[in-house]
Amino acid sequence: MSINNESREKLIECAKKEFLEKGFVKASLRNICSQAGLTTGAVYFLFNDKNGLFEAVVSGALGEFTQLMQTHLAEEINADISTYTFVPGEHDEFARQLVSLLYSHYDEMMILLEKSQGSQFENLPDKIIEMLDAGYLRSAQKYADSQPGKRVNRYMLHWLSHIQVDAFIHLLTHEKDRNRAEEKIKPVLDMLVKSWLEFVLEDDK
Amino acid sequence: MSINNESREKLIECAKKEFLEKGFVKASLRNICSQAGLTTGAVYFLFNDKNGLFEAVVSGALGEFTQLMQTHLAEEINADISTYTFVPGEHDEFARQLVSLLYSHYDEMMILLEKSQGSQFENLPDKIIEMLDAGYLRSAQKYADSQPGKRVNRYMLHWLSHIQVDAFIHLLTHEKDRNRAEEKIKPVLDMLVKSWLEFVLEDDK
Amino acid sequence: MSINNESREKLIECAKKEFLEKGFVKASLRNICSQAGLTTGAVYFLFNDKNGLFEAVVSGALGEFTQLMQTHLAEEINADISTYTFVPGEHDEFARQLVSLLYSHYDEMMILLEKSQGSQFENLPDKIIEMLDAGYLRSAQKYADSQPGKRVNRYMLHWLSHIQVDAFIHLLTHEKDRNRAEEKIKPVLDMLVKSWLEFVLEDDK
Amino acid sequence: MSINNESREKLIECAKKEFLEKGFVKASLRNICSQAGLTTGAVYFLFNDKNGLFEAVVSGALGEFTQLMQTHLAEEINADISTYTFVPGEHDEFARQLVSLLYSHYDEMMILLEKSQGSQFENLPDKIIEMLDAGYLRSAQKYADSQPGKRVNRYMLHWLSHIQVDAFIHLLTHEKDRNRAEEKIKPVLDMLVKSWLEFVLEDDK
DNA sequence: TATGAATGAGATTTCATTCAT
DNA sequence: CATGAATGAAATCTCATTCAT
Repeated sequence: MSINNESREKLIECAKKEFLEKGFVKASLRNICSQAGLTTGAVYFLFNDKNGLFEAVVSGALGEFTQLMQTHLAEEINADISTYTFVPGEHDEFARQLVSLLYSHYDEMMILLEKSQGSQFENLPDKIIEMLDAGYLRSAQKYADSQPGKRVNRYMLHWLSHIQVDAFIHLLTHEKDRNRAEEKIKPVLDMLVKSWLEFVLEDDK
Repeated sequence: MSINNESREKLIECAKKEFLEKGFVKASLRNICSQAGLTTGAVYFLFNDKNGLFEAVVSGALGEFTQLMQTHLAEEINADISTYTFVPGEHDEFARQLVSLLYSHYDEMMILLEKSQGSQFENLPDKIIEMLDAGYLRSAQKYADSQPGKRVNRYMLHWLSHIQVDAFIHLLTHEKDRNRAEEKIKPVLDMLVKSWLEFVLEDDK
Repeated sequence: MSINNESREKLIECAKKEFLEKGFVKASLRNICSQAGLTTGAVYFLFNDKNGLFEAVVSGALGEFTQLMQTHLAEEINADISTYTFVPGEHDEFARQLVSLLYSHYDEMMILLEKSQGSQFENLPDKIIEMLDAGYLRSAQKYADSQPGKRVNRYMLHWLSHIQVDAFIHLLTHEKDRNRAEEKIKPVLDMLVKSWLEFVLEDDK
Repeated sequence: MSINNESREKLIECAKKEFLEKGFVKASLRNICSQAGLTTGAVYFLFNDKNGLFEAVVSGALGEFTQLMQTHLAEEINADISTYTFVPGEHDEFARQLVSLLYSHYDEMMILLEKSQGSQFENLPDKIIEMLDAGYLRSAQKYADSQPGKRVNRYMLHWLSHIQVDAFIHLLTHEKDRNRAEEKIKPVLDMLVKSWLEFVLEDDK
């Protein structure tokens, strides 16, 4: 579309470094622009404002991520949980895809998940958690229906969604190598699945 | 000591509100002082600087918290894990104390755990996690020694410490009522203990 | 280069007045900027900071001055002092050039020499003295070699360099008119030369 | 008079250090007072204000100094300059006394002569120079009367007074040891006397 | 397409000084 | 005799943003 993407991309690249290092609020447009060999005005022409620049930095990764999450949730809902039994390694496929995505956009995901405070995306992890929570609620209710005397523990459900998201953020911040990351996340996922099955329901009062 | 603490306390009170609302970095001394009916100079007389004011706001809660954590860790280390079996509700006592502390200093703990970015306490959660990780490592090694063919999975250990801390932060941010909080944290703790016993070790390679 | 230097020059002009009147430390950026009809931000855009503004004010004069000093020192070193005899008016040429320079940048030189305390140039007179001291040391040693039983009195050498620099600062602060200055400095220079020849050496102990 | 001189003296002592280190303007009353174990209010009670404290620090040395200068000037005026011939070491007595005074109040004199910018004494060196200039003017005129075709060169007279004062300031700042100072000042004084006799007069136009 | 100049509002901090007690 | 508390004015500097060109 636009013929001269050079400045745009240079700016995005430099902004990525700055956001990663300082976070959204403390990042300085001046720094970013002078690093890119441009002036602050360019940001306003190309991206409207600081938030626009931030969005441009993360939008690619964010788009892919959102899509993957939606696919995963759709599958989850269609699964027949009534006959569910725990099989270790069951979630490997989704995990593999997610890890792949996270690590192929390492910087962007770090920014999005850890450095976005003050930007329009500062609540992204919370939003993901809400998505998961909502999605898993259906599964959990089906599960409860199959277990007499049990009902969904809404707080546990939310907490489990929370730590599921957290598991990937933790992975990203503690393991830079993608292959080792894939190994490390496995038992974590097993733990999450097992905990889910065991603790997402509580006794009917 | 000083009889007239009015200004000091007024300042702390207003600072608490401002920090809670905006976080350390974005909190404005001007706002705080004008809310308190004082000038910014007063802060520098009474608290030295912005960090000093922040410290004054959280120090009470922080002190009690630190003490409780240390007591807990000491007990944990002395426990005999070789014969350990899971008993639901086992950790109720510690949890009760911790919840009590968190909720009797609700605002301060929120500031400390969620709004301290940029202050001298910005890494407090990470430090707590490190403390737990180090403390639990001993228990985990004893546990591994009692289980032939097993060894400690360091990453899982860290992750379990991480979600333990997270569990309380999550509780604080999602449940304002102390009694309900006490109920909600119970199954979470059970989950943590059970997961610990089941996933902290991995097969010897 | 930049066509519109209006603000830059206005700022430099106003800064010159303020520095001259109050010295570097007590000069107020606010005053300077409001006099110039600009905001303080403009200083930071154009000059980076207060020191940058100060530098911009004095750099022209300083550059010329430095060059003249270096030329003078080079000549001094190459002079054959062994056969040196005092001829009144000998140094007139250098003095004429120096006075010319000082008075064609009167304000800047005053700022540089008398009002720079606290800035990056606060020790300029001392540095000039050191330069002279080092340069004259060679001449003095040659001189001593030609006078049996004599050696350089290091303290006198330094003191003579000191009052040489002082002579010009004194001139600048006590005589605003350039022509009169040229007349007045002459006997001072004669005095300096004569004193140098007579007192820079002391008896070998 | 005042019974409790303790605070007064402690304050003076600490102020001396601070003024010496930072100069009058940059010295901080807070620092001084906290060093003295007192509060800023005490300064205002005991010394009225910052200038008063400064005065208290230097008044002793200043008084002695003033007296010595006046005695010296009186003697100078009464001397019969018409038959004056240069005798090296002539001024040793005055120099000895002056050096003695300067070095027995080393810190105070340094403050007074080098660190008083911004205080009520910031022009002390200039005032001393004026005193000398005025005093020496009479001698110089008598001298001129005895030399047909000569008259006083007012600029040289002032400059010679200037470097005389400077000689002692330079000594103080470049030689901390009193005995070495006494040795070093001797040839400087000889130089000053000789230059005075040779350059204070100019040809009648 | 982007620059260069400038704004304006804000930030934290420092200081001499005051004054009731 | 001195304190402790507080003021008020000033300081330098930083920043996202704007806009004519």
